Amino acid sequence: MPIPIQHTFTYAVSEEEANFLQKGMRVAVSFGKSKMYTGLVLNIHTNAPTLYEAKEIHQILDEKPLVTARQLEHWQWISNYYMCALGEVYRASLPSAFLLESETVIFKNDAFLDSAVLTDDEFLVFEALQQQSQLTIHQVVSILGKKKVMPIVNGLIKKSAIVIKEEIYEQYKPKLIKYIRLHKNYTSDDSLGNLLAELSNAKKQREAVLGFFQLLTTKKPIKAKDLEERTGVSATILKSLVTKDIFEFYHIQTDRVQFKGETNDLKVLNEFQEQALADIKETFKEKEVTLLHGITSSGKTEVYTKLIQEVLDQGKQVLFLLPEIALTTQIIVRLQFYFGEQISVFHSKYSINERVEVWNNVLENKPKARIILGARSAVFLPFSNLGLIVVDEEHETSYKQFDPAPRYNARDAAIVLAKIHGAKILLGSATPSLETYFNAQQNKYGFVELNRRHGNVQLPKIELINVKEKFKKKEMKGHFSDRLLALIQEALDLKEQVILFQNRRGYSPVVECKTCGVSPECPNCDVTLTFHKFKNELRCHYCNYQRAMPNSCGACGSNTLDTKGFGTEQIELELKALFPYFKIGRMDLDTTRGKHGYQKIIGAFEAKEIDVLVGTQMLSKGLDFENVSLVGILNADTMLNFPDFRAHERGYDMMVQVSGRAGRSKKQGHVAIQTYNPFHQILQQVATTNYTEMYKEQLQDRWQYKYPPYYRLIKITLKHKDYIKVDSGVNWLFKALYSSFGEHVLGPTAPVVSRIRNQYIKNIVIKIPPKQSLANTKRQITKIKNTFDAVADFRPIRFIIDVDAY
DNA sequence: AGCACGCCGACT
DNA sequence: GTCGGCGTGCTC
Repeated sequence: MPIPIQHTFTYAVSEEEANFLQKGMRVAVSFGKSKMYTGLVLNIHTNAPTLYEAKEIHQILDEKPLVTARQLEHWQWISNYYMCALGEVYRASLPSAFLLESETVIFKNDAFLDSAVLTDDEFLVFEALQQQSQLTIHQVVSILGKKKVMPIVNGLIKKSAIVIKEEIYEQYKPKLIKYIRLHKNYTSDDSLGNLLAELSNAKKQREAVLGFFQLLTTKKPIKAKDLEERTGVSATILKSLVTKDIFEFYHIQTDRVQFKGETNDLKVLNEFQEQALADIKETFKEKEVTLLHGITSSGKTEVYTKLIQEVLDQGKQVLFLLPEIALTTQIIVRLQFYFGEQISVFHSKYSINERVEVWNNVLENKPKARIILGARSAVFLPFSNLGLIVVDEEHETSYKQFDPAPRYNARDAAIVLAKIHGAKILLGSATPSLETYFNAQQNKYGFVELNRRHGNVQLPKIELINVKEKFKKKEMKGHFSDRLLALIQEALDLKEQVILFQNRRGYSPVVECKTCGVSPECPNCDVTLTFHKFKNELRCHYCNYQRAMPNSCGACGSNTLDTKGFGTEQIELELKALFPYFKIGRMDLDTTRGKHGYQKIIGAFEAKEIDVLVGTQMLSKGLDFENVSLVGILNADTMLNFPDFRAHERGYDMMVQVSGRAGRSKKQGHVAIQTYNPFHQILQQVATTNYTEMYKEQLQDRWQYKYPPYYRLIKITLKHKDYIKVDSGVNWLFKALYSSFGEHVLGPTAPVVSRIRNQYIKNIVIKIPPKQSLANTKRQITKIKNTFDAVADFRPIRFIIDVDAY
């Protein structure tokens, strides 16, 4: 069942049904008192349960399995490894259109006449049914204006005024395209004359018919839309021709997403890429997994494409994973340039209908789904003969799902998936995650390097600017040092473009009262509200609470509220004042809302309609801009100073990735990094792009402080709206875990934001030493969790387990 | 998870 | 009195 329950459930089927059913088919089953769910067949057997009577299934929903045996094996692994229910994986995997749920629908009983026996509420519902043939429970709720509606509905049933039914709706609607053809009365040529004569005094209809014959000479199936466009005739005219039995409509099912355009031959690789390709193939002889460490702009994509082509030639499928936000960008276009319609894209901005189509195409191994380009959830697709998985930007944290279970890392899940399929997997990055690089160094993964930039463009020149000194010497204008401003001016004078980077973590324009120092806080969460100048309101980024910007301080009443801190918005305004003759653009979560918001800004920047683009880290993901010669990082320190063992690694990644945006064509680019501490080792390593040194140094820290890749981490989070409850729960839990794992249990700690949506949060982290069995540890944790849940007082506390919580 | 049932405090 | 809140138990 697609619900977070550990158990599976047994249903009864007839022999006939048993013969038809296969593992991986969906069945509609009643579950609990009234609900219907879409169950998935995991096993078919003849062991009738003894302790309860199995219910019969309601209906078989599929002709053939929708989920493959390999997928089930993969789900099982995810459920075990990430400690979640199989049902949660099931729910996350299937496009929601496949998961039908029932809704109770109420019908009136026509034989019922004696409305006098009804109570007032019952009568209201009954009366509504005179107007409308059926009502959902939801509608009844709004009719009666109260929450508890079932007693009334039950009363009506008892008085046999109504009947209820559980209805399931098929959510997926195939997209049909309307075509038009001549009615069979008019196929022969001689009747055409009659036809036109018949319509002699219907000018528009004549035009339509003539237009139809014109189109007929060029192509065979004629879309109704095309005919309307060609002749300028309206849909009504066509309809009246259909009613006259002159034309008829027919429909053909079609896919929503279709690639139109030319495909091109693969680019010829340069000698370094060629070498890398050969090396990868060599490592694949022995290893399942290979890491391709290629510096920014080294042309990893071209290497991928060659490899993909070879796998396609063997008739196998390819999965290409990308971080979510990189998917809306150029890489799709680039891959389609070569592979055209063999590519299907799969990610969260697609509608449920579009996802169903991709699913089906993959399942049926259709030619148009040979290559799947997708975000993390694409690892759940029903591949039948996967030959290769590419995980681009392997280090990206967005491969890890954090909130609803399954809390999986798509990169790791992909490695397991590849193993199940006997496929190879290539992890690519300019800044590999320490874990992956470590695995490569340990010879667990193959390792290939590509350290020459495309077209031999030099790596950008990286310059650290000491802001502390600049402040002292009064050489700062707002958030800009004189040096950075000079560089911007220089670039703009040469008609080159500039990217300025402001990390999200530093983004928190907080409002503060200058008199009493108090900042307005969110009533539901333990955070100060963020000021949004554009709408002049205060907003909470955790629960979406918002309110208008107050005029006076809520604490002391004085009207000395001031905005401090600096976000992209403020940077943008400062820039506009400093460079009034240039176009400044901004890209962050607020300006990229909507399906095409992102594309619009990128497009404008590519078209050089924007000279300076200010943005958050979303700017660093897989974007190539020819004309950018300068990249500025406004405050590097915010990237390094946050409490996470990966802060330094991530800071390095981010800065190197952003720097990679500079000078991607001919000229050497320039990167300016403003910082209070230019001697920070990470900044020095960024300045020299010395990944190995960063790796070695970080690895030492990881060993010393017992972090991955040496130690594994499992994080447990408790949530409840009563602080005392969470606190006593977490203390109990800590003791229990401590007695099992001793000093390797850390905590309990309150997270930075200790209350979200009125829920108090506490964390415990368990570190698992290299030699300790992961499976045993998890078993132990499960045991402790069960004991925890057995305590009545703790039961209402939400208990969240996150394996590899990083 | 989602739902029913049962118990309890807060209102017309 | 009833309405809605919340804890508890169960789902084949």
